[in-house]
Amino acid sequence: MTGRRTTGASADADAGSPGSSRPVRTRFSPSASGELHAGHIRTALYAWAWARHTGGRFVLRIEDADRARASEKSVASILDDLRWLGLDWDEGPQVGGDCGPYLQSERSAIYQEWVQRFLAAGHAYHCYCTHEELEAEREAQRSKGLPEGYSGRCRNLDSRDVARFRAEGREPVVRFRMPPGSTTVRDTVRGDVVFDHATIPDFVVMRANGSPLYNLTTAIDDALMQVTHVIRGEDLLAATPRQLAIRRAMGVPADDVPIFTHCPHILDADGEPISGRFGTTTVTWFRENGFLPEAVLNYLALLGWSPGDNREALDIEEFVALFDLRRVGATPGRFDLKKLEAINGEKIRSLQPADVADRILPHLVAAGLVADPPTPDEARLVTAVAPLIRERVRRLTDAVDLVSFLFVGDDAFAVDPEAAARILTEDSRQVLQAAVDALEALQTWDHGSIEHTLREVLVTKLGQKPKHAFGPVRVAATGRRVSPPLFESLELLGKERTLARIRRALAMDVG
RNA sequence: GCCCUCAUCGUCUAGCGGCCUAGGACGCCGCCCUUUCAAGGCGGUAGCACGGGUUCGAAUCCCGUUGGGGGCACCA
Repeated sequence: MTGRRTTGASADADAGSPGSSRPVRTRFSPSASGELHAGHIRTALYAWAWARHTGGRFVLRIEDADRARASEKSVASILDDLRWLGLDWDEGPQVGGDCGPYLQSERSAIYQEWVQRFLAAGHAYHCYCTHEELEAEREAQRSKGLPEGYSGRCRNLDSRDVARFRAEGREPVVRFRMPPGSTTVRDTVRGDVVFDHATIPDFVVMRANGSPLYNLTTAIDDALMQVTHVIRGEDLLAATPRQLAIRRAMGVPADDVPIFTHCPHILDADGEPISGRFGTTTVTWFRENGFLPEAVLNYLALLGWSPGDNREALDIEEFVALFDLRRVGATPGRFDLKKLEAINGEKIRSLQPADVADRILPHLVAAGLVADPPTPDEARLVTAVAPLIRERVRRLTDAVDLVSFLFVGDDAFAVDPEAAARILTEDSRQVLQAAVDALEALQTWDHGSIEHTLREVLVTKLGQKPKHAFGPVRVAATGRRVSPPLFESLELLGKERTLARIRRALAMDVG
């Protein structure tokens, strides 16, 4: 096997072969604030796929240690979203596991205990600086063109200083004492990245009120949960040396370090990093706008990774088989809705018709076309129309406009004015009248008979080109210039409704 | 400002020193098929950011420039 990178961060090395025989454990650890968006989905997918590819385990951990930001609702939606995507976890909320609990909000005692140990061992210390003092410090550094960061002035306080601060009523935070030296992060995307600790100030790991901060919780949890591969956004690359420093302070052997994969961010169409804030690219948005989870996954899999050959249409099993962390690219990718839609259309076309019906149904319900639950008649129509539209939709929601003519009541049915102006002209009256007469006499109402009759009468006898023969009928019966195949549509509409609609069109004041 | 990092068609990518006159996909354009729209088939458009090296040979290696992204919190 040819390694893409030679810099040492070999994903496979820890996937089973030399050195470590530890089983692969990946994790997805979203914060319980806000919704999952494309960036989350992709890192979750990669982490999940790597675990599946290697026969390892995929751990879900919820980062909700910050009570002020986290919400139960958010936790529920994360679990929901992952389920919808089909990314199942082997350990985590609702499924348990040996390394739980998997909600950070339930792990306070663990964090407290480690902080006490760090304090006792000198890996951490109390800092009494106020926000104002720290801000002033940063301001001074800024004005001198120095790198900003905590100076470390509470590193070596004596008991007199402490007594004085306490007397002033100050409550200390806990800072981690960044040791001298440097850290090399082994990253499958960047290779080995070296960070000089001189550029990393001592950082706060616990607030005065005892609430633990991100770097602390993540480092402790990744160590305790025996995570072997950390796959996350590149914004966390710079935080990695801190987390590794904490890991070492915990006494984890220096050679027991996870392999990192810091995925570049996903950019929106304007080239700006996406966030859940604008709503598009969130799981909810994908779901509500007619995207299949398998399409979202396939598209996102390709955004920043490729199998190396020219294959793109992958089902999830193929992706798992092909996926390799070392082939995750380093360049930020733009989110391309057109490409997603193309893949989505492809996935829809590969579905069984019955499956298409099941998947479009919720969208028809949401559009108010179909009752919830659908009547037997509606269910029959949805099933019957599904194969007709399967090749015509890029999103499931496209089905709404395509099939609405079958479900709207007679009172609500209306011919699109633009279509009427273009197609239902004075010239088309003859066509429509002939169609009504012929269809009325038709005994057998199926698309074959309908087609045969209309061809006979409109094309052969009237001498119309097919386009001009069927166009007016289509507009009259469906109300639109674009519809599913005409004869099948008329069959589903039924003789009575078809005739009524054409007569209604004839009565329209056109011209 | 300081630290880290990235750079192939409009977009996602293949490319690992000669298979590159740079391949594929989406998009876009044209043609075919055709009852509309799709789907399908065929064809086309378009790219190695720039400047220096190294080398017989560079999209591939090195340096610099430019441009982008990330980080420098009692957020994650």
